[in-house]
Amino acid sequence: MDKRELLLEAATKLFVERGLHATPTSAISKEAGVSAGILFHYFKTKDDLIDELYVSIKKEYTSSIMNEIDKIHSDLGKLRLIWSNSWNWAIDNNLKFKFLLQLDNTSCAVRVKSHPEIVAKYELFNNLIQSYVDKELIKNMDTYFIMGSMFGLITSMVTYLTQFPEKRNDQVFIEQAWELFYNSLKP
Amino acid sequence: MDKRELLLEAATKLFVERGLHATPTSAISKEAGVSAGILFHYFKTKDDLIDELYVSIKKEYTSSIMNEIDKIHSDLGKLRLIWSNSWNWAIDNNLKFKFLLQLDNTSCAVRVKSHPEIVAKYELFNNLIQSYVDKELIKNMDTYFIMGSMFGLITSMVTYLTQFPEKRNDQVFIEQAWELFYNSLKP
DNA sequence: CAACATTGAGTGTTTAATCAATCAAAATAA
DNA sequence: TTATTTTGATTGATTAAACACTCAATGTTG
Repeated sequence: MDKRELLLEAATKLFVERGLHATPTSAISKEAGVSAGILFHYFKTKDDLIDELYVSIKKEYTSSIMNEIDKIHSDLGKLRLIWSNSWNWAIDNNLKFKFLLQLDNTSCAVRVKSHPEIVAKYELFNNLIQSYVDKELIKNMDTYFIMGSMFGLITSMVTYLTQFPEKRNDQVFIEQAWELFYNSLKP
Repeated sequence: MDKRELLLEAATKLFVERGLHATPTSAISKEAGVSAGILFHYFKTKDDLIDELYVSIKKEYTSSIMNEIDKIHSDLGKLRLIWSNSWNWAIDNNLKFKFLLQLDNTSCAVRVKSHPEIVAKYELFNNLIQSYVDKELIKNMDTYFIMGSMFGLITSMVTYLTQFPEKRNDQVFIEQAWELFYNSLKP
């Protein structure tokens, strides 16, 4: 199996469990079941590993958001799919999501935010929101504020569903949560 | 001046700027302008310092939320004050807020979440929300979900205002943001 | 003086990173 | 097909630096 991938997986797990400052590279390679040296074959430094891990997970997340969006034709349906795609990915990839949360308010995130592939995904999403604003489907406010509010609500939903996993299949709850989400956005 | 306090302030700054893993205790004492040894006079270990810092800031934040709440008598007015208290504190204490965000998804936060003073503040707030639910002022959903959504929106608002500080005095923006916030909560 | 605050050089350990040595497999040559 | 070379993956012992933490000595205060 790909040892680079094993290292990234092990790092995600340990970083979330113990924090960046409490996981030496030796622990990562041990958890991955590979030698200590190979980590520095694939990553120049520990910080490089952290940066690459952050970028790759962020890419994965931003990609998942627009999944199967073309299969749905109503504007509101698309918005709802984006909403559910977001929290579904976050729950199905809880370790990765927690890692993102932990690094999002960090200098690492700033260093990395300019990554072209991520910027592109962001722009795509931003344009969609703008088109919704133009159609008066959602509030006429700065799209950055709208996007931030959306992700704020999604993040809190993920935190909640992580604590109460049974609610994920509770249709009444999901409908109420969607209502809360969309009521905040509509004009 | 109190060196313990100087150490905590320096630690907050460096932890936010460089991350926990990239700030040695020596850097903290240097930034605080005190000797290296005194850190371990006030804190048993580096992890102890981190825990105590997290608790003290969390206390400060949760306290500020209810500031002057008794001066206002309408229920909706109280809710709005809680809302503005939250983001005002977060912006006025941006470093501290960022530190909270960075640790909130960490084992440290779990270790510390049971601190009685913080639990008490949480319960107080929880009860207020429940009374609002009972009065049908806000949605009839689990108060933990409601609280989470509130803080999700507040956090994203802080992030936005940090990036666009001029918006803080833009009355139109503030009203729209409040509307977004309250529309999400009302039944 | 007694008690506590403060210093900063010192200590033992942990750490990121290196590197010479092996190995596997693919590419090339006979 | 078989022998030879080349390439890159992989190891783990090693190293130099950084680190958390200690402590004997000194300062401060009541």
